[in-house]
Amino acid sequence: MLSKRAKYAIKTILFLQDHPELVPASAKLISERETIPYKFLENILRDLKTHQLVKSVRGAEGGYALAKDPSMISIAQVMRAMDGPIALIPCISERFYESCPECTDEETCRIRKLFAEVRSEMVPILERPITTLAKSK
Amino acid sequence: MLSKRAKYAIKTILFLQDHPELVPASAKLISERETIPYKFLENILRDLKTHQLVKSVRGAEGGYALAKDPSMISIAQVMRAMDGPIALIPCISERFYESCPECTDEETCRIRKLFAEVRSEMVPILERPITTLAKSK
DNA sequence: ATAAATCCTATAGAATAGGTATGAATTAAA
DNA sequence: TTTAATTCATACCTATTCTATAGGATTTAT
Ligand code: FES
Ligand code: FES
Repeated sequence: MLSKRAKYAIKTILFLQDHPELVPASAKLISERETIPYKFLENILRDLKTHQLVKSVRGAEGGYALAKDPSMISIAQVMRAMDGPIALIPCISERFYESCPECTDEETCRIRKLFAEVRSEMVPILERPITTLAKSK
Repeated sequence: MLSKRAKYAIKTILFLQDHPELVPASAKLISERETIPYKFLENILRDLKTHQLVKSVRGAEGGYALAKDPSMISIAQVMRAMDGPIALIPCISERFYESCPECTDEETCRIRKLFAEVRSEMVPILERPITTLAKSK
């Protein structure tokens, strides 16, 4: 399951997508509108920033905005920044690969085969740009 | 990511599938062959039993075997027994449904829509009977 | 100057993960 | 009938992660 952290992050990114990009959105505003605990959100925003997903403007009237064009941002990116790998087992993760200590042979591992298939179905969906997430009013 | 518990459970189920069903496999045997910590495995086996995935024979020469025909067992069942929902968010889980406290409207939730799609791709793969996991020698 | 922000570090409580300890109950075989 | 192998049950333990909060330093528009 997705962590709350990741879920909050996704909501934040979606909020920023909808927000007019001329004025940055303050953490306070996001916190109120999306009902995310303020201090927790600050934390998440810092993390999103280090992962280059949002950029910030300091000082009064400051806030956050998407760091790049929404067409270049995906939910997968947010998930990886918050929770790490999308794959359900480490041995098939592209970016967070680790070998399975208890499996002797990756090539013939039945578990691995199955979860590789799962991953290859999940990833394309999660990697779609957030612009494809239509806001049905 | 899958918990170790779930991974061990899957390996156990696969081991039992390969094991001749006339003689039950003892926890000790499974533990050694699959390098799963013995006491932890006992724990997992008990859980698998309450979820009706394995059955047991007590006493000396006792052990465990699959509780039903392998064609009726899927990895999804094992995962649910160990880790709970397969869905990445609770509001789209079939068996472990919970509403999302911070989402006001499920119908229009963009996150929900996306993850529903993800889930609907994952589940059929994970629900295939374990007999389809060919053992490539 | 002041207020509104971000930024940074540290901490705390709760839950979960991963595993261990101890021992009782059951049963086949010696 | 004793012994050894095994499941069954409960409780406990330790480390980590998750979720969140606290306190303050820094930046900047007004
Ligand atoms: S090699 Fe990763 S699950 Fe077997
Ligand atoms: S309703 Fe579950 S994520 Fe929005």
